[in-house]
Amino acid sequence: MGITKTQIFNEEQNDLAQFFKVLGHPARVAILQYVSNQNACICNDLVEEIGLAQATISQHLKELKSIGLLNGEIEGKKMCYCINVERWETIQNQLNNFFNKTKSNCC
Amino acid sequence: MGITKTQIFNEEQNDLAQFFKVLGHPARVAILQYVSNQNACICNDLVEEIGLAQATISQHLKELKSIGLLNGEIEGKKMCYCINVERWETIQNQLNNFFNKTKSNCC
DNA sequence: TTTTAATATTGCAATATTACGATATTAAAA
DNA sequence: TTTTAATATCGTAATATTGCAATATTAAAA
Repeated sequence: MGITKTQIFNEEQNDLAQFFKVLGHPARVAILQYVSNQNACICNDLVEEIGLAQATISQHLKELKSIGLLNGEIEGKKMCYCINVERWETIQNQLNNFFNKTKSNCC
Repeated sequence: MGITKTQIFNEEQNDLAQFFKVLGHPARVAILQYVSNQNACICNDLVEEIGLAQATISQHLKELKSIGLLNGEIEGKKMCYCINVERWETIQNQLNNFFNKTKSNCC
């Protein structure tokens, strides 16, 4: 099929999986690392930096925006992408909560 | 295409993305939660618990094993799945390291 | 031994993702 | 105004993922 049966899972499970999924591509990991290491916000040297076509980078940026992890601000004909730190921390907390609650075990 | 260009990313980026990707499905999140909440290790009530076909659950378990997050031990004709706590903590640390190193920003 | 139960594997159909060229769009620069 | 540069969107091909029925496999139970 290829279609995920989201209806049979609860909201927490679907949300967590959604975050993980968006972060689950090396280009998106690389974008986040690069954006956070720039002092200036004017990005999109990303295309050169990462080595994927402009259309592809744009698509990955869209996915990172879809979970609120990146904000894009228009600055003339350039875009200023930056990490939404508040959202970032919220997500980190949710993931840690998952890890901490889930690691107890019997073996 | 559908093929990820892993060659153009470094090992850290690919590893992180791989973890995230495996965790990026609600069934796999649910499996981890369920396994960790059982006192006994004898799982696979999972099929009933989660509501996907046996073949599908088996496939998801395989992916979780592929990143070392679950161990499976044969117990007669049953399988005892349990979380590899050491591995679990390693991954949690790596993810936290990524989040902490990456959140600095300019906006 | 034969049966049964638990799990894995195979094969396949449906859908999703990745990547990119081509083509918009839009705002500054000329 | 025309050109140019930066970015987004569209269309599409190649590949991956999800899910399941059917079929192995294997070990205990009968």
